[in-house]
Amino acid sequence: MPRVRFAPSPTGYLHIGSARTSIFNWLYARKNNGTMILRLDDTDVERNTQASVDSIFDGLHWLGLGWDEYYRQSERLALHKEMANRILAQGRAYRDFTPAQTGEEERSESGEPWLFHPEMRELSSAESDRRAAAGEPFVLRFRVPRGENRAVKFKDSVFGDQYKKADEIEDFALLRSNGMPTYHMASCADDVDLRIDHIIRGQDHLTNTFKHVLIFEALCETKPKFAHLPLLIAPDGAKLSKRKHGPVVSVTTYRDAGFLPEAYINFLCLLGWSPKNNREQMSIPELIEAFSFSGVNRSNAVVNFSDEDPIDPKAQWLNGQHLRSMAIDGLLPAVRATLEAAGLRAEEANFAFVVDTIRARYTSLHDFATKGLPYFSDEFPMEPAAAERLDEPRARELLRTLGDRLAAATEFTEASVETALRELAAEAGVKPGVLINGSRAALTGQAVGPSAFHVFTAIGRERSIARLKKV
RNA sequence: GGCGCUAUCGUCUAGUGGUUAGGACGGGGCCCUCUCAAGGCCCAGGCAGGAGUUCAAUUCUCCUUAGCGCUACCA
Repeated sequence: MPRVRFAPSPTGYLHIGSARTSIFNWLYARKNNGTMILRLDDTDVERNTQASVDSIFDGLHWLGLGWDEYYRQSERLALHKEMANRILAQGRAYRDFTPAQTGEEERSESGEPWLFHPEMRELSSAESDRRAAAGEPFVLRFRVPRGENRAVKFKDSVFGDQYKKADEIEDFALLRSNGMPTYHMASCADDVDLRIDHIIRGQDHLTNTFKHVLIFEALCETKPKFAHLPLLIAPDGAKLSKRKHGPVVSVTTYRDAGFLPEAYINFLCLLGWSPKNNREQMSIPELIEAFSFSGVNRSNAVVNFSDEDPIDPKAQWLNGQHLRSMAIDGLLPAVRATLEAAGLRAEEANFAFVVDTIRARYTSLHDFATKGLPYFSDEFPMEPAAAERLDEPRARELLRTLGDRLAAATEFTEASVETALRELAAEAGVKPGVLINGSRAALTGQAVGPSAFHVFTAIGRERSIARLKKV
């Protein structure tokens, strides 16, 4: 039973990269009958916001990514400290009483990387204890084992064998001088305590992992496996950021653009992962079935948006694919919600038929309320192109006649309407196309749309007749 | 600056020591057709650069370049 976690920091809204990390964790858990854990890494009290927490929950709910266990790091600080002190007791950490650096760091500019404060690393435990007891503030640092051939290594499920000389790893902080755990400490302590066995996260943590391996080795026998995901970047090659790229990085952008959660998930999965069989459109169950780390790419993927269009064209296409091919019953609630949000109401009697009739040409849920307006409301605009259809010679006159004939007939089916229309066209000596296209224009105000006879049945007998007579 | 990761059409990607380098989106065209979509077919478009290994490199090695990440008492 694998245990995985999605551990966002609530310092901004749920963004596209986090969403994808969450999806991959979720897919892995579902595929392997594992446990999905949601853990809020909220140790940075200054930057945490409730709005961000809400955004994360909203996003995950929308995507339908459930979790089996839920934790907040801020409620587990005692555990983090306890584990940090355990490392200190082992002698694998030491107190560094050097005052916190202020202003610009000089170390990183000097060429040689900073590793540790020698006098602090060598401080005797008696002296260290004495100063700590006296109340002198300190940061607790990991005593990275040094020496000629010391190295830290781990195998990444995506990036393969990773190796780093211990002498290139600085004595990183475990506990800050205010007693709060650092990210590294809190994260590893929780991963140990929650028995996480596969850490799936962004590639930005790949080099941090050496530090984490050190902590895990101090804290437990078997360290977890790691899988780092390539990052999502902007078309300009820069990493996605709210400041630079605006709201496109938020999952709400796609939700608000009328995306189906499954389509968005499908899209995100294709960024940095491939089933390797040319499959593109996939349902959630198919994604679960196909998911594997061997399909994960190692290079960053560009989310293809622009100033004019915040939505990746391929995502839009995928949304259309899902819209037109998913089970109609699964689509109906989403369409209903979209219509209600637009102040429209669906005729329940033939709702499924209407949606099924028009969905093939839509790529967003919003299209049902905009392009689909004539199907759900009697008030809709007459587009210029449609008006031209009505301006064809004799079109209006014959359409009104058609309305009369349909009103007189008892039957109203696709076939009966077609028969009536073609008979009328033949009698009048006009091409059927005039009445066919004219009907569509009269019934929907649009020059384009589904087959005219489908439109008749979708709009319904009474409304169709009324719209023809009004022409 | 140091360390690391990465590099195939505009974008997402498949792929191999010998392939016409495959698919998808987007773009262009054709077919279908009552319109528009959908669908089918076709076209343009790519192995970052340089060495080396090899009979043969897009593929293996090295270098360069570029991008990204890490280099905090942020996460």
